[in-house]
Formats: sequence, structure tokens, C-alpha cells
Amino acid sequence: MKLFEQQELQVYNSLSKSKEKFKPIHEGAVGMYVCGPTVYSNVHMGNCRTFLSFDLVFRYLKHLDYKVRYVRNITDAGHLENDGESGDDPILKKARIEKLEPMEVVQKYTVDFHTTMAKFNALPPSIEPTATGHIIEQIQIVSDIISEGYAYEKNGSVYFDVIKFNEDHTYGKLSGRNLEDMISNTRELTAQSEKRNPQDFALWKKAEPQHIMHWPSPWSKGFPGWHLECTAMSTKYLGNKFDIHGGGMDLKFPHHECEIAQAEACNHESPVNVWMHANMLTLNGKKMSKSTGNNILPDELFTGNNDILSKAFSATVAKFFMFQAHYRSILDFSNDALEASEKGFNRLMDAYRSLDGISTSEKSSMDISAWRQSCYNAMNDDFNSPILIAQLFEASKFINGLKDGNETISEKDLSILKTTMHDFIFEVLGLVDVASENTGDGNKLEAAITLLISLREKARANKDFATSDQIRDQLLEAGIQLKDGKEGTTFSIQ
RNA sequence: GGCAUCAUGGCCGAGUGGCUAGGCAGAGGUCUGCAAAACCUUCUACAGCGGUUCGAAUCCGCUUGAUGCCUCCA
Repeated sequence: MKLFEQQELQVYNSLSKSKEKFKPIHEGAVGMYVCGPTVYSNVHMGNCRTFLSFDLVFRYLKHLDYKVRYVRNITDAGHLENDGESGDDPILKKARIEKLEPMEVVQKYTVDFHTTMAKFNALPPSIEPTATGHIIEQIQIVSDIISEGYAYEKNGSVYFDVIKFNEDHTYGKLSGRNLEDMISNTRELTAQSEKRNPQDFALWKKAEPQHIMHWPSPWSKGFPGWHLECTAMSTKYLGNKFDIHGGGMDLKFPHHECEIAQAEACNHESPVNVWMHANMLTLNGKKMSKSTGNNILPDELFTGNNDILSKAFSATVAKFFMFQAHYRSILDFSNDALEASEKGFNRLMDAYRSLDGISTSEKSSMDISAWRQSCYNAMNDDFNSPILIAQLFEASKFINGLKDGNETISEKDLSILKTTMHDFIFEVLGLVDVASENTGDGNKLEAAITLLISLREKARANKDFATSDQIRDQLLEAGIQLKDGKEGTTFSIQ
């Protein structure tokens, strides 16, 4: 029996604004598309939060035994900073600044993105298509939309006719906007726009002479509109209708709204069952952003080389911090919050590691099966990782009680406890036990510390506290903490 | 200006009608040669004002404040 048959997953759908029972179109298989980064600069922590949120979704779906096809694109064709004629393409801009070929810019930051995601122990998606690799598919969609009568050409550019579309469809249903309001509230001053009305958006843009990334098309030598690539790549790899489409909250409008319009215009059906939006990571109470500079980069976090934090934090601690908040809540990035998370994370890892030394009894003093289900209940409730983590801390408390002999556990329950802790910490949350990783040649280090512990025991027996305290304090300075318990001394590496 | 979201204890952050988050920090205790760790106890809050209800942090209204989107953005 597959796990998903035993667990009822509820997912919040941005489209219906409510939690819905998750039921994939094809039983046992899930198609998920997530809008990836535009690769014209290093991804910052805010970008990472979104991708880690969906990594959690991916991991949990897989854990539930779903076969998941996870498609996350790379936007490697730049898009104009404003929809007018004077817009700038960030990739071209960056290429000028760094004196690189545009595709060199793209390559450089794609590699950075992959490296960063690997540091966060995020799983690679099943397919990672690029916009420039799907120009033909995008041109085809533009043709289809024109044939359907929802787009028009002007001077070699093609625009989506939102008003026409809205006559027999609903534009704005995802973001809760209505077209009449939008039109009446427009303070549009761009008089010489080619668009019939300001709500229209570009499907194809004719390239200006200085625009060096361009492709031939029936309308002009040009480049595709921003919203088109996601429609092309999601439907190509997942079909005209698929289960989950995710992305950052800031993409809800206009990007995802336009994706819906494009897909409905040419495929006559709504493309996505469940729309998921991950909320923003803020810094100083404001959204992290590439353009405003209000951001912190992953490497600045890992090295401690930044003005925001008092010290360096590991990728896994940063991830743990983010998962202590729900993916749909705004989360503010701060030193205090990270420090608190780091301490909590270390405590959780200590408890997990001490599972190996637990001895069993006849009966358990905690209902392990009920606890295990409560972990699933947390994740089943729209991937509520903070509740899951709270449950892991409940288990930690129990494990510590076992260690101190205040609690008991049966052999069978211990096995369930170990498996469940392992699955949720490492498989679902995708955390990494940094301390044990640091001791790759851990046996040697462990032998050395064990020796020091026994020397300290001898000193203590002889009441030579100067020596015993020196061993304890100097090890602590080196980041190794000795812990005296009833069963003897153990240690943990910070 | 329009649309939307949010406001929880010292800090971070769950929770959506009656029962409980959790982490960090603080206080007291057990343990210890002294500590640390661990354990136990404790501090018990829901922006303000009204309304609905037997009962509201949770529903409704208003006020205040903050944020996001409306232009590239995770």
C-alpha cells in the first residue's frame, strides 16, 4: 500500500483561496511546475526560500510514494524591465557591464544557482528546461493564440488582447482582480504604446537593433514575451492540464494570471489544478529584491561576510529557520531569529544522535504511533513544517527522557521512532547533520575525544579539578562540548 | 489610487469558535566537585474599538499600523 493512500494531503490553492484535498489527475503521479530564476545575477536568500519551499513539497510528495515529475525552468532570455519600448533587458544589461556574451552571463548564474541549491541540499528537479531552448514551442503558442483570435500583431510585435479574452473568459481570477477595475484605475500615460490597451501583454517583441538576443519568427526577428515560456514548457512536459504550479507570491500577478490566459486561449482549458504561492522572505521588514539591493546572498550567509549577521550560519540552519515558518507566511530574516533556530537545531540533532544509545523496555511511556501520525498530520495540512518541527521537538524531549531513564520505550516503538525521525528530518525536510558531516574522519576525532574524556574522568576521580576543567573548557573553546550524564560523558560538536 | 494579505507573550513563530503549539531568551528546582548538558516547574499573549455568540485570538464591521502586487522580480 502506498503511503499516499493512508494519508490525506490538503493543499492550499491560491485559485480557490482555500485548502483542498489533493488528488492528482493521474493516480499516483504528480506533475508540478515551478517558476525558476532569471539568471542575470546571483540568487539571494529570498529566491532560495521559494525554491526550498517547493523542494519541501517535492520531497514530501515523493515521501508519500507519489511519482513526481517536477519541472522548474531557467529564464535565460531577458525580459524588458518595463513593457514600453524603452525597456531594458537585465541579461543584456549585465552582459554589457561584465563585458560578456549574454549566454556567458546566463551560464555563470545558472551554475551559481545550481551550486547554491546543492549547498541547501535541495533535490534537482526532474526537468530543468530553458526559455531559449523552447523558442519554437513559444512561437507555436503565439500562432495558436492569434488563430483563436485573442492576439494581434502590431509592427512585428504580438500582443495578447486581454479585453477580447475577458469577453468569454475571466481574466484576473487568480489574483482577485477584475478587468473593469483595472481599466478604470489605470493612470496610463504611455501614449505611443503599440498596445490596444494597457492591460494587454507582449507575446512576441520585435527586437530593437541593440537587442542582441533574438530569433526569427513569422512576425519579426525578435524574442518571446516573459509569460510565454512557462506556458510553453509546462504544457510541453506536463500536458495541457497538470496538478501543481508554484512560484513566488510576487509572480501571482501579472505573470501567473497571464499564463492562465495564454493556456486557456489556446488549449480551451484551465492549465493548472492547484496554484501554490510561496511567500516573501523580508529583510528589515522589506521584501528582498535584486534591484533594490535589499538582500543577502547565500555565500554571505555561509561565510559570515555581511553587515546583517553577527556570525556565519550553515545552509542547513538557514533552511531550518525558514521551515520554522509556514511557506505561505512572510518571514523576516534576522540575526536573533537565526541564532534561536541554530540552537534549536543543534538540540534536535543531539537528541537524534542519542537515539543510538537507547535501551529498550517492555512498554513505551509515550504513544509513538500517535506521535508519528501527528508528524504526518502536520505535513498533510498544507505542508505545515513549523508544526512538524514542533512534533520533532516533542520527540526530542522524550528521547532525552529515555536517556535519563525517566521514560521507557519498547523495541518496536524505538524502531518506529528512529525511522520516523530519520525520514522527516533528512528525507522530508532535507536537513543535514552538519556536525557529523564535519567529522568525515569522525572515528579518529571520536577516539581522541574519548581519550580526553577518560583522562578527565581520572583527574576528577583524583579531585584534580584544575586538569579536568581545563580539558572541558578547552574542548568547549574548540567547539566540542562535553555532557556529563548519568550513563557517563558524551560530547557534541558545534 | 486600486487589489490583496497580515497584526499573537521579551524575541521568532504555529493555531482559526470552547482543550495544547513549538523554538530562543528569562526565573526557580533536580543533577553536578563547580559548571554545562539534560530533566521538571514557571512566565501564558493574541493591535484598538464595537458587534454576533452561552462562549472569540479565531466570525463580522470599523479604526490604526505594516507589507505585497498593480513596472523586471522567488
